[in-house]
Amino acid sequence: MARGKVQMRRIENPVHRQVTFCKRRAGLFKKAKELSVLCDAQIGIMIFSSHGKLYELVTNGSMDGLIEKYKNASEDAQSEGSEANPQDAEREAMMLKQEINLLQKGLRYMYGIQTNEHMNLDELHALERYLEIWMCNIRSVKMQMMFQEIESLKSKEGILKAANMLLQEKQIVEQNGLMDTPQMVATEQNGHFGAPYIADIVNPLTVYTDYSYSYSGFRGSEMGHSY
Amino acid sequence: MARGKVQMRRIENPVHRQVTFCKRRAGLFKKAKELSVLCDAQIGIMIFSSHGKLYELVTNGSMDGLIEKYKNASEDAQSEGSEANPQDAEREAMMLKQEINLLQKGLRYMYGIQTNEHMNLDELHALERYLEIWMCNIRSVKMQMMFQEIESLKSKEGILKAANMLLQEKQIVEQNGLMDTPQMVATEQNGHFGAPYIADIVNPLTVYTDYSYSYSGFRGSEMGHSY
DNA sequence: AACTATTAATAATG
DNA sequence: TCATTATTAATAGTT
Repeated sequence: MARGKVQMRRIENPVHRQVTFCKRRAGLFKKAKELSVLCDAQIGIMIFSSHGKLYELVTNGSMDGLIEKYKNASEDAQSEGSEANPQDAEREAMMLKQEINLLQKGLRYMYGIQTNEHMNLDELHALERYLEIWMCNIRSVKMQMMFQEIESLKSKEGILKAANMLLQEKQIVEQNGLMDTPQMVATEQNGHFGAPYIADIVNPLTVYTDYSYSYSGFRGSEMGHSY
Repeated sequence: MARGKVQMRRIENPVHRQVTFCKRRAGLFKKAKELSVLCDAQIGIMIFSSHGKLYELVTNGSMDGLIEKYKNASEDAQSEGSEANPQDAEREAMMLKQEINLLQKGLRYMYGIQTNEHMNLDELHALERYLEIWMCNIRSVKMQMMFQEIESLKSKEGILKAANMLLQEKQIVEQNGLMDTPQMVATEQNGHFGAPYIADIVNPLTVYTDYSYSYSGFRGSEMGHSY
């Protein structure tokens, strides 16, 4: 709605993004207030900016009150759905919700020990299993990425070697009578490919032996990497 | 914004009000999604209609998670002046925020494959390490809890045995001439420290089998629980 | 922060 | 409830 259509993706320019954030946030709050007045609804909005700053709006009451109301309402909705339609999709969704709740609780537990909530043995047990599976998936993805990286390096190496050969031939043919001049031999094929971060990961193939997680209870060697 | 200006007061005609509620609610949610995408913000909206029906929208995560985040944020805002070491605390907070962001990204990555965001090798690497550390902590906590459980059971066993002995003595002394009555021997100390829902959560494995990262070498049986 | 040319939302209508 | 359209409202780019 202004001087050209806008693409629905993250605005990369930070200044521009910040300005848009302010404008549209104001617009959203205005719309919410209007909706509340026109239709006699109670509305709460929480916005966390990308920097983690909180902006909130509540119509008719306090946010805490609204959250309380929300919790009751969503509880009701949950139980209502499960008793009426014991169908697969819903049960699946319930399970996923449970799983996510467990992870969230684990996150809170991990970072905010100050919370008074506690996890029991079963919850910890389940959480542990999630983490193991999660880790395995991550390792698998990492592995794939590294394979790609290696393939890319290999093909690059091949190209460089071929180029090198050509250059050497040229030198021999064209400059037969000269003293041995320094040859432009590309010997650095292995170094420094593509993204800088590869440097941090010293050597793709040894990354995992390199992993010295110095805790005793975890037997990393048993979580085999499969290549 | 259509066929005549609208007065900013409650719409009296119920049908009209309901229609406007639907339209504007949809509009509000759309705007919120746009804001979230364009400016990389996390947004939660709760709307209670005049009839008490709940409509909600969350971008990037769950409402529960957002509410948790909100509570923390508003707590922080309350006790803003009380920090003794603003520098250390801030750096600490930054680090924690980064870590949480990484985990959140990982969670989104895990559950919402449809998102176009991707994690690079370093992020995956870091996430993996978090998970390992996390798992270790969990295992340690589990261990403690189980020790406690065992201690508790042992002492319980002792008490019950003592009680049992007393009862037996009593029987022998007081009811010398009677037949052997059933003794109250407590033999069930070891059973059941498992909550019921563990059965439901067994399904996590199916969540991830969906993830067909066609690697073959994951030997799940080797990821033993370390106790 | 203000200003507009545009687009987007939507009130009324079918 | 769904589609269309005449208008108003929001806002992207600019100053």
